[in-house]
Amino acid sequence: MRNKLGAIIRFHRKRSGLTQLDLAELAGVGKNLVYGLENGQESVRLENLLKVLRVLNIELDFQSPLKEAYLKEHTNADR
Amino acid sequence: MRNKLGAIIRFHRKRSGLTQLDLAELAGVGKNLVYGLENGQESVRLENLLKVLRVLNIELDFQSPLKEAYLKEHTNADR
DNA sequence: TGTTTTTTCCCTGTTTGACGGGAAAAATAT
DNA sequence: ATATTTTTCCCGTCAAACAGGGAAAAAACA
Repeated sequence: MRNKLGAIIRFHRKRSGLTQLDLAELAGVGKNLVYGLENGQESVRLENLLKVLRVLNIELDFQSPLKEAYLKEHTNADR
Repeated sequence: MRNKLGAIIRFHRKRSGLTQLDLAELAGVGKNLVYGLENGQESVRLENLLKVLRVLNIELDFQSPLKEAYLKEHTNADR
């Protein structure tokens, strides 16, 4: 296992009882993309990574020292 | 502002007193990429997104119902 | 054991993001 | 108001991710 994200994805996939091919089809991406993700290919389109994470019910969020300040200024939804 | 991530990046960039061009140069990416990120272009290479976030001292992490279980099985560093 | 499933890793063509340059529009400063 | 900086958004070129096929290796299962 070459990287953290790959390990996370693989773990969640297996827990869901899916093969790489299953996951790829559910996410609407190619099988090689899933393989690459799990094996540490860092150069992936964010769009495709998110498709895969969505199927696995994983969500990304950010951490930073300014997070509090950011949230304070964005109570009103900007999306 | 079209998306959350873009807003976060812009907020952090301004707080750091950087222009889009400054940020691009510090991150080692093109100016148009920073512009695209802040304005909701979702199709960005993860690699490049991470470069930008690194400059802004923002880190991504994942959330999922299985996170606990995952961490339990990965106490020994897999990287 | 042999059989089936899954993963790994080729290959090829297509799509698309990344880049720098440039210039107009918008914002900021003097 | 005018000058300067910054942002927005064109463009053309290039590199790289993508999908899908295929087949060997590995793993799971009978």
